[in-house]
Amino acid sequence: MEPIRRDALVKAAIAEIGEAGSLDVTVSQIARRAGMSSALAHHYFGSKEQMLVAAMRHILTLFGAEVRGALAMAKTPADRVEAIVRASFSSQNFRAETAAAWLNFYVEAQTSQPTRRLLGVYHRRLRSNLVFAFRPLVADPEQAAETVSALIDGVYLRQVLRSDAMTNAEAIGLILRAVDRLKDPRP
Amino acid sequence: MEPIRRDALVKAAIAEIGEAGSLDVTVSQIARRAGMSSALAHHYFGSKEQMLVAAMRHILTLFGAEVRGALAMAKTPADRVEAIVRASFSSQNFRAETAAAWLNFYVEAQTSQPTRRLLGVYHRRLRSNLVFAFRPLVADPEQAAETVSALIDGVYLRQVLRSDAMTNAEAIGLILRAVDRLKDPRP
DNA sequence: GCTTCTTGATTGACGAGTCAATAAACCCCG
DNA sequence: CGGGGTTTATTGACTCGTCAATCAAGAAGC
Repeated sequence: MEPIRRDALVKAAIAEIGEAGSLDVTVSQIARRAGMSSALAHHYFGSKEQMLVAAMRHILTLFGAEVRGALAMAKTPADRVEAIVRASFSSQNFRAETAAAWLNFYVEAQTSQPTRRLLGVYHRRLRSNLVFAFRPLVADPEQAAETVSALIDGVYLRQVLRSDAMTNAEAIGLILRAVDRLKDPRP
Repeated sequence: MEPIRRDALVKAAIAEIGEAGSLDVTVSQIARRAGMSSALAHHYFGSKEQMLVAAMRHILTLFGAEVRGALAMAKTPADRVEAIVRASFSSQNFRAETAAAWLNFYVEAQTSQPTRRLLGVYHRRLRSNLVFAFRPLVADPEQAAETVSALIDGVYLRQVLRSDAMTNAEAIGLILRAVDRLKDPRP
C-alpha cells in the first residue's frame, strides 16, 4: 500500500500546486485529490514539507531521466547542447502545471534546507552537462553553460507568468538560436 | 500622517519579505517593523493584499526611474542596451532582499490579478525599451529583446537561490558578453 | 466638541498535526 | 483448517496555533 499511496500523493500534490499556482495548498486538498483523508497523508509522509520535497524530487527525477535519454542519442557536441535544451522544454516539463511547481520550489528553497539541496544537485548536474557539451565549441565553456542555464530558467519563468505563452517549439527555437550565436566562429 | 505611514509600511514590507524570503509574512510583523500596530496598518491599507501591491509598485517605480536615468545618458544603440542591463543589476536592485521580493511577486502574479497587471506593465516597458535599442543592431530586434529579457530574469532567479552568488559586476559582464554575441556582425 | 490617529482586545476562519478507535489483512500454532 | 493475536490501513474528531480583519474606546490636536 505504502508505495501506491505515496505515489498518488506526490502526483496529487504536483497537480494541486500547479492548479493553485502556489505552495499554499492544504494537505487536505492534496489528500482529497489523491482519494484519501488528510490523516493518512500525514501517516505516510510525516509532514507537509516532506511531502512537498518528495514531489519536487519526483519532478527532478523525471527531468533527469529525460535529459539522460536525449543525451544518449547525441553524437556531436552541438547535438548535446540541443538535447539538453530540448529536454528542458519537452512537453512533459514545459507545462504551466510543472512550471508553477518549479517556480514555487525556488521560493521554498530560500527557507527550506532540503529543497535548496535538491535544487543545488539539479543545478550542478545541468551545469556540468552543459560545460561538457560546450567544451569543444567555445573558449569559455563555463561561461557559456552559465548563460544558457540562466536563459533556460528565464524563459521558464516568463512562461509561468504570461498569458500569451510561447509554445515549447518557440522556446526551443529562441534558445537554440542564442546558443548558435554563443558558439565561437570556426576558424 | 497618512503618506508617512504608508511609506514606512511599504518599506517595512519589502524588508520583511526579503528577510523571510517569502510573501508569508504577517501584517503584524510588517507593522511592528514600521513601528505601529497591525490595526493601524489595516487602517491605512485596507487589506494585506493592497499593501503588498503597493510594495511591488514601489519596487517597480524605483526600477523604472533607474532605467530612465540610465537611458537618458545613452547616445548609441549599444549604450542603450547596456544602460538597461546595468540598471537591472544596479546595486539598488540586485540585492537578495529585492530579488526575493521580486521572485515572490512572480508567484503572486499567478493568482492575483492586480499583481499580474503590474508585472505585465513592467514587462512591456522593458521589452519596448530593448526592442528600440536593438533595432539598429540586429535583424530581429524583437527576438533579441526577448532573449535578453529572459536572460536578465534567469540571472536574477539564480541569484536568489545560490549561496555562491555572483556580484552584480559579474552578472552585468555575463549578460553584456551575451549581448555582444547576439549582435549582427557588421558587414 | 469634532476629526484624525492609534491601539488592545476580540472574532472568526483555517490549517497542520495528533489520537483513539475501527476495519481489514495476515500469520502462526493447535 | 481455524480462530486468537498482531500488524497495517484508515478515518473522524479534536487540539492548538496562527493570522487577517474588526471594533470600540482612548489620546491628541484644532
